[in-house]
Amino acid sequence: MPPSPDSLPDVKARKPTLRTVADATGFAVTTVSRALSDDPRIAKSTRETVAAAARKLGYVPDRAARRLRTGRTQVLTVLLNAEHEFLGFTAELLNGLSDALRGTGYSVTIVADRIGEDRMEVVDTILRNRLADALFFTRTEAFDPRVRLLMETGFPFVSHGRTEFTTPHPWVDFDNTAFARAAVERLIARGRTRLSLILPEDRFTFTQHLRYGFVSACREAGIAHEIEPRVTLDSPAAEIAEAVRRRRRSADPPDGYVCVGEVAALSTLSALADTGGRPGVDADLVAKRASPIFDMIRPRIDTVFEDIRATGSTMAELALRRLDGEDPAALTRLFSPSCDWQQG
Amino acid sequence: MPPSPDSLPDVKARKPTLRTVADATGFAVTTVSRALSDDPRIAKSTRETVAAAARKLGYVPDRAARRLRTGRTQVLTVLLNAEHEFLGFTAELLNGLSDALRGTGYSVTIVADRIGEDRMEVVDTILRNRLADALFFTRTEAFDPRVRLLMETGFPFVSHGRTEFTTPHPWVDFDNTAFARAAVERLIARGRTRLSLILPEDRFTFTQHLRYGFVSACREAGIAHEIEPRVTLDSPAAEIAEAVRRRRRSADPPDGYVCVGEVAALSTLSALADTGGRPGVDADLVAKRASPIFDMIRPRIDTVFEDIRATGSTMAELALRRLDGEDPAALTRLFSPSCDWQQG
DNA sequence: GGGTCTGATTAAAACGTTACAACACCCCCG
DNA sequence: CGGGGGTGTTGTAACGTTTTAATCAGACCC
Repeated sequence: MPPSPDSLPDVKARKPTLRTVADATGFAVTTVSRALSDDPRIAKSTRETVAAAARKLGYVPDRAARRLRTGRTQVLTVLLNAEHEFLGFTAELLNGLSDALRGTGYSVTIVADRIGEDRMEVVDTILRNRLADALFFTRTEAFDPRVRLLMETGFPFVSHGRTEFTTPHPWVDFDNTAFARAAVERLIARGRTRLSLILPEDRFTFTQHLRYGFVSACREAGIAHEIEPRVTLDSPAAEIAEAVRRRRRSADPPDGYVCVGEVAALSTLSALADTGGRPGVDADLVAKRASPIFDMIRPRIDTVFEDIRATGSTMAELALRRLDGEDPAALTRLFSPSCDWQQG
Repeated sequence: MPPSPDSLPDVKARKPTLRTVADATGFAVTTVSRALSDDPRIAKSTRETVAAAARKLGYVPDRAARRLRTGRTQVLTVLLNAEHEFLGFTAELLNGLSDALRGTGYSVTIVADRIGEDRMEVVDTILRNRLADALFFTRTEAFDPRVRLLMETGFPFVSHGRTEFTTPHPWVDFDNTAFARAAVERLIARGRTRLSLILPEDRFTFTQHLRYGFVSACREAGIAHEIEPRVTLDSPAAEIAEAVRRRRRSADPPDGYVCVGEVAALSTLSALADTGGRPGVDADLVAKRASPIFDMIRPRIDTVFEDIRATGSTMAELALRRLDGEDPAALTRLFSPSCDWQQG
């Protein structure tokens, strides 16, 4: 039977509270509370009785009440970038996070992290108003002001990407130096002699890692290389394509491209096509990917996989351990690239 | 000065509460509470004094306390699909939602909605434990059990996609019938004579809309058409590609493909390439897209844009109006396709 | 001068939980 | 027999709101 259109949720059977369980078992509310949190001060037998009754009654603690009392929110918040170098980044990261958090009682909230605006403001409100127990964010900077503030206030967080602060903090990262080196080696192995790279903005830590891997691998091999000066990884796809086209039409164009992400790779491929270049013939690409999209691109190109879903799960796991009081210095995880070279 | 590694957040200056504002203004807590909610029972002058003091002190109401007292959570929850036909679906939708919700005091939480498992269970826990004030979800079915349950209990929600229930409810949808018709017309205009379509699973409402638009447009034009029987839109990309390849190698293969999403379109393109077909020459595609990815695919193909970010904002807006008590029957919005045909 | 009415404010209770301090009770020791 | 130390349990008070019912000062009326 459909409800009247504007009715609010019914208050069917009243939700069971500690009180309900206490009345059912004959113990006091305090005892029930302690029993359910497995407090050793409560007799083993009592704990079992209470647990059984709670299960039978379908008791589940009220988040608001607990939060009001303890100050802990049971909420973990992700600062969400509008754009990313990977197409499915957000979906993968969030799925990874919620996989790892399922059944823990923590919930994930998202808050938009517009790059144009002050990145600190949103962190600030979360801290001031105690809106979460921990924070996750990506695109970490070498001396990220968010990290600085969070460390100063002792607020738990896990960053995607390292920093250069001396105080340790939890992070999860991908070995972008290893990726860049592997990409360079692969392109050299395919006979390429002039390599090109489009970097993210300088302030991000992973920019430095990428640059180091790319430049040092090229130098060691004594091979010509260049970093595209006109655009960054976050430039609009059309601008990236335009920059690559321009360079293709000038003297000594590159014949090997290291692409840090799907958007850059597709833009480069389109620029190649627009200037009459054939991938695999006139130039080669190695792209970092996070989705299966390159399985569908012809001709197939060499890729290196960054597992964003695993990144998400790991970030969640580290956050939980941080909230459990573990030493932050131990809560780090570096993912290695897994290469996927095409034959021939 | 860095804190000891395992310290929890400092309790610096205590957060201002109603009490703080009351003491500062000389009014009682109740008065302050009422004044801040602009209760007409409070004198205008008092309201102004209190508002000024609250602003100066940086008072912001405690979510947990308010939630405990009122039962309203100030939380809107999105049921998140792991996969989607669009690459950037999740990111776009969430950004749209949080755009529209910024400054409203509502926060967005996400919860994974694994297709393999019981879709109802997660809704059930949200209802039972009052974990949110409203729900958003996608991939709506014709007689979606979630919609049924939510309508029965009067719980606010906005679905992405319509249903066939007679009781009205808030929804946002894309006109997939119009999309399919437009795609068919476009392919016919390019001289194609045998059209093919890959549909989502039957249970989704939009499957019926797509089928109707496709079939009726083809019939009206008296043109040969088929619906790929072996795979659905949600089949793994590799299977979709394999199905298209198989069909390409059999008798009378299609020369026009209507692709309901980026994954299907790229899979079809790859299958075309693998079987020696050239898009634009041996066959044409019209793809529904939500990201700029097709700007980078060569040769360029015809696309129809579904604005997922606007979908997200609209869903949020409708939810707020629903929570405001507006008539659900009025809270619907159908987005029209915007076609983007290539020249020639 | 007593009664009713209106407008503005307030005290007290409640939401469901956890922390603190206290309380019984029993056993054992001097 | 008085006291010390467990062990297990409990009443009370808070956390910061909103709601219900009450209070209070005037004003107005007869």
